[in-house]
Amino acid sequence: MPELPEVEIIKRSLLKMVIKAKIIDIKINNKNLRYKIPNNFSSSLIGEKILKIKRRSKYLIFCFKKKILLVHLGMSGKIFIIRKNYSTSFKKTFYHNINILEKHNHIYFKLNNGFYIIYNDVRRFGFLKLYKNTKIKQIPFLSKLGIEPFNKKFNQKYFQKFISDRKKNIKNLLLDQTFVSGLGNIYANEVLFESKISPLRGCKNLSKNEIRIIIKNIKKILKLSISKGGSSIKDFKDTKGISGKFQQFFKVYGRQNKNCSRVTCNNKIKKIKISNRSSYYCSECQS
DNA sequence: TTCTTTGTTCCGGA
DNA sequence: GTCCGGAACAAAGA
Repeated sequence: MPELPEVEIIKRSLLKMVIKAKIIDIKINNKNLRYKIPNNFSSSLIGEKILKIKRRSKYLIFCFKKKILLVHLGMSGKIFIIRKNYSTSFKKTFYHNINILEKHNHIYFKLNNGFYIIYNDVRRFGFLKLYKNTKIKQIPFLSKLGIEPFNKKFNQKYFQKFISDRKKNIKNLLLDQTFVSGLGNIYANEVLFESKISPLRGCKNLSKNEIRIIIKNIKKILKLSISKGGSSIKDFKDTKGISGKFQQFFKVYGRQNKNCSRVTCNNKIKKIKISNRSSYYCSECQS
C-alpha cells in the first residue's frame, strides 16, 4: 500500500528519469478511476514539459507551466517508468523483474526522452486530477492537509496545542490528516508499537514524555521506511519478493496471534477494530 | 456471496 | 459551531 514513504520513493525515481521531459503522447485504457478522467485530459497535457515533481502527504504533484497534475495512488496504484517502443505490446513487460499486467495499466504517458510513465492500479481507487491556473495551496485536496511529519514545526508544542481540546484516542489522532499528513494505518500501528503506547489511549492523557517519544518515532520510522523502500526496490525479485521485504520491516502490522517482536515479551499480538480500521498491538508492551 | 482492504467525504449525534 | 465516529464509496481477490 502506498503511504508517504512509498510516494517519496516514487517521486525520487521520477525526478531522476523524467524531470524536464515533454509529454508527446497519452494513451488511456480506462478512464474510470476514483474520479473519471475527463475527455480533454490528453489534449491538455500533450506538449507540456514536466517542470517540477513534488510530494505532499501521499499526493504526487506534477507541475507544468500553467497546469498541475495531482496524483493519488489510493490502495493499489503504481507508477512505472519504462523505456519501450510504443508499437510493442506492454503485455509481457518486466520492470525490476516484476511482471506488469497490461490489464491494470490505465494510462500511458509517452515522453520525448524515450521513457513512458505508466499508471497501473488493480483496484482503481487512485486518481489523477488536472488543475489549470491553480496554485498548489488552492487545490482542495491539499489545502486541508495538516503539517508534514518531517517539518521541524511538527514538535511537542504543536502536538500539545492540537490535542488540548480533543477527546480522540491516539490511533485516530495519528490517522487524522489535519493533525499530521501522510501517516496511514500501517505506520500508525508501527509508531504506537515502537512507542509502547496503546492505540486505545485517549490523546489527552498522554504525558509530555510519551508525546515526545511518539513524535520521535513518527520521524524515525518514516525515514527508515524510505531508506528500506529505496534499497528494497533494487532487490525486488518477483511479487513474492516484495511482500517478503515489507513484512520483514513491520513489527506489529498484520501479525495477529504471532509472538510480540520484542524478544523480552512472550505475549501474542492482538488485532482489534478502531473506527473500522484494523489495529494491531501488544497488550503487554503497549499501555 | 460475503468479507476485507484504503483514504476520503458525508452525516447525525453530542 | 465543532468534534467525533460510523457508514458509504471506489474495485477486486480470497
